[in-house]
Amino acid sequence: MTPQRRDVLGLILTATTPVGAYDLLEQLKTSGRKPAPPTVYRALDFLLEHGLIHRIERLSAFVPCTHLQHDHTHGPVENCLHSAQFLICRNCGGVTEIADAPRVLDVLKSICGKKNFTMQSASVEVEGVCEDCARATRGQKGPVPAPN
Amino acid sequence: MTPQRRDVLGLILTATTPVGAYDLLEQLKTSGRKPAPPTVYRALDFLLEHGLIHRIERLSAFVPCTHLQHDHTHGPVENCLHSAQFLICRNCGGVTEIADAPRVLDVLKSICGKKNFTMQSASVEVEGVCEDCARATRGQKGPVPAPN
DNA sequence: CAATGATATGTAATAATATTACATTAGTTC
DNA sequence: GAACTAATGTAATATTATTACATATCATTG
Repeated sequence: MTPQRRDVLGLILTATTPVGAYDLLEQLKTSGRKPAPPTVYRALDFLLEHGLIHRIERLSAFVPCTHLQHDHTHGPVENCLHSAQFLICRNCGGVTEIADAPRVLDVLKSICGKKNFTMQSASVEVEGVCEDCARATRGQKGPVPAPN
Repeated sequence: MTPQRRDVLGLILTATTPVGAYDLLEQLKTSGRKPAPPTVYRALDFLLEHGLIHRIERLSAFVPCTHLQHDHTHGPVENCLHSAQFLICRNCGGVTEIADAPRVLDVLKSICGKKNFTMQSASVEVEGVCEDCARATRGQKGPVPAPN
């Protein structure tokens, strides 16, 4: 863990919503150094490999892992490494990592087992409207938009 | 459904692996017209909205929906619309849409219910090695790579 | 038929995200 | 200190996606 990587992790930890690589790049520029894209992507790769952050595929952006466990460097998929589940709010942009992920993973593992598919990583991303935003919106602009 | 859209759908249906937007663009060029990116993205948007194709987020590429049902234009999430589950093989690039998706969706729905999260769409992407590739590789280059 | 409006497409430019290739630096080990 | 490794710097470029505005197509209707 180097200063660069710590800085990137810090920025991701501080943010309230997922952060894009080029957002990070901008923010790093204000701190003396003059980083280029590879600098950021290398740091992100490192943090991803060590399970400290996750990439939200639908947003091309990054969030901290909120389910840090024992040893993230050697665990299989079951230990949350390279596998995560998220609720993404379209309204506020907030992302929640799902806590009872084992239930989801169990189903996926069973499916993969039947098909003899070797699972190496998995991502589950649910998009919709979070409780707070639904409440805040209710009665104002009408009901929460129906699934389209 | 216009000729443009039919062409794009045809190309995606024909391919054996997910197709990128710019691949489609190249292929369309060979057919008289001179399409630009918006042409392709518009066709893709239409096909996505009507549930005829899916986007694989991890690959920024598109596959046909293999679970076409009754009416794709008005169904909620449960009817596979805007919601899909995939097994992605890192070796051959093949993508399989999971058939017993209801089990996965049920778990997700239950989680969202508990959190009062309104689900509008969901994607599940499992990356690993498919049965055929695992068999083909076995004994040659050693065992299938362990989860990293 | 002309005017309208809705849908689809054409076109040019640009934005946003990500990677390649190669040079340099800083520690460690022998 | 030479050789090796890991990390970083730097420039250029590749890939994916969107914006803004112009044009066409076609059904409807006044």
